[in-house]
Amino acid sequence: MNKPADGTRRTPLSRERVLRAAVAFADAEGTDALSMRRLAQELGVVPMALYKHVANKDELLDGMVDLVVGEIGPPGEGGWQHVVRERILSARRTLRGHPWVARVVESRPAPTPALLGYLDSMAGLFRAGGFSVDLTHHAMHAMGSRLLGFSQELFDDTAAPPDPEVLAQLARAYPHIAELAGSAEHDAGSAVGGCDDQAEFEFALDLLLDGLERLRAGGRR
Amino acid sequence: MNKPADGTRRTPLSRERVLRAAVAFADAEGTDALSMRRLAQELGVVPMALYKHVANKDELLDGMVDLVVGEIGPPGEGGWQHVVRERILSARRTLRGHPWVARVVESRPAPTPALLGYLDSMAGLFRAGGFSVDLTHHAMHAMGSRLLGFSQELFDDTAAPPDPEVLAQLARAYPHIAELAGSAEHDAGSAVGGCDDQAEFEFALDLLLDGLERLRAGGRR
DNA sequence: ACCTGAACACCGTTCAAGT
DNA sequence: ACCTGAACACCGTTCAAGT
Repeated sequence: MNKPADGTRRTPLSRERVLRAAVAFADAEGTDALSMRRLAQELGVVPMALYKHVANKDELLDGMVDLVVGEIGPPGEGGWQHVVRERILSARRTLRGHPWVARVVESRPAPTPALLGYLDSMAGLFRAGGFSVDLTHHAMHAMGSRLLGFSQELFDDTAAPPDPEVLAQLARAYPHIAELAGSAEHDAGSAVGGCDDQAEFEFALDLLLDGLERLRAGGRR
Repeated sequence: MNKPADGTRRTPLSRERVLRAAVAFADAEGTDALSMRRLAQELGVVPMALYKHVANKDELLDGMVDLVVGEIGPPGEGGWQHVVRERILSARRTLRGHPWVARVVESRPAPTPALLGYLDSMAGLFRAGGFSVDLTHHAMHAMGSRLLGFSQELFDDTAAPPDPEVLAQLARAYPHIAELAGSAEHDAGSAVGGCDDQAEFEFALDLLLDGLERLRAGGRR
């Protein structure tokens, strides 16, 4: 299995190659479909061969997160609010093609090195911008997973809406939500029911950053 | 298996009983440990018996969420900001004993009826408080999963800190995070490294609600 | 008609046997 | 010493056989 029919050796496995293949697989098929066995198959390798490069599946997931988070670029220059805002939007762009990262990060008990590095850098941006240690602490918690550009929605509303009859029934049962779904903002996004995720993300982001700037300027400890 | 040794019939299975047992099991052992087979065993029943009350595991999870979310009390009375704030804190208290709800809700593609009802009610509170349809829409997205009282942290920092040597090494690698971990706010919570989750949640909540009130008062469409 | 044991197609991971 | 096939202890769910 290690030697293809033509006799040439396959490119040997490495931790890097395993992680890259896992990321590509998760991008294409989602993390639910990702199993050690499927991944091994994808790499043309016996399942047990993976265990020489990752201790177990949890370490595989950590490695995948670390790989992707490590690709987020460094911060730019300017006032703290501009720099923080742009860095977060940059992280969001980096993670855009890897929608599984949010769920995996939030399901892991401890942060990976790349994630710690990113968070440390973000905390440094607040401090450099004149935030006290305590306010920086509050700011980091208040931003939470939004620091990585996660939307923090309660559910994935990108799914196709059900047929009109069911929709009408839902509108009757949940009038206020129906009212929101019918608003102009929604139609701008895509089909009925779809929202402009990016606009909503930036709205919430600015709400938080503006609030934090007010506290900073007010000299809150 | 349906008849115990003493010949008395077991209390018959019902959807309600299945869901309550599943919630209790998840509370005690977590959703990772929850399987159809383990749950059946817990109920003294053959695995297939569950499938008469729930179509599959996804429907079981939806039912569990619905059961718990349905226990959130109705809103109180007063100004919009007070009512919204108290309702969210009430939801947070209700979900406090069911830490698995956050992950399950966010992993399901569609909201359950009880969740839709709760969200509809929350949207109604904004509208009644003088929010335009569009601002209500933005507000709902900006709050996101915080509407249910979820902390939205990037990882679970309640885990025990590692030994002092590793900690010192981490502090050197991530100086800004070390600075935050050493702040007085942290020590107030619990042991070193632990935070006062509730205080941080309320800080972020008020940051958002104050920002929204400013927009509402400013007459933003 | 109802119930359920066995079976199917999977998992992550261990371990001993083979080279 | 290295590699790996078989095995172990699980999954969710189907299905046919038994009552």
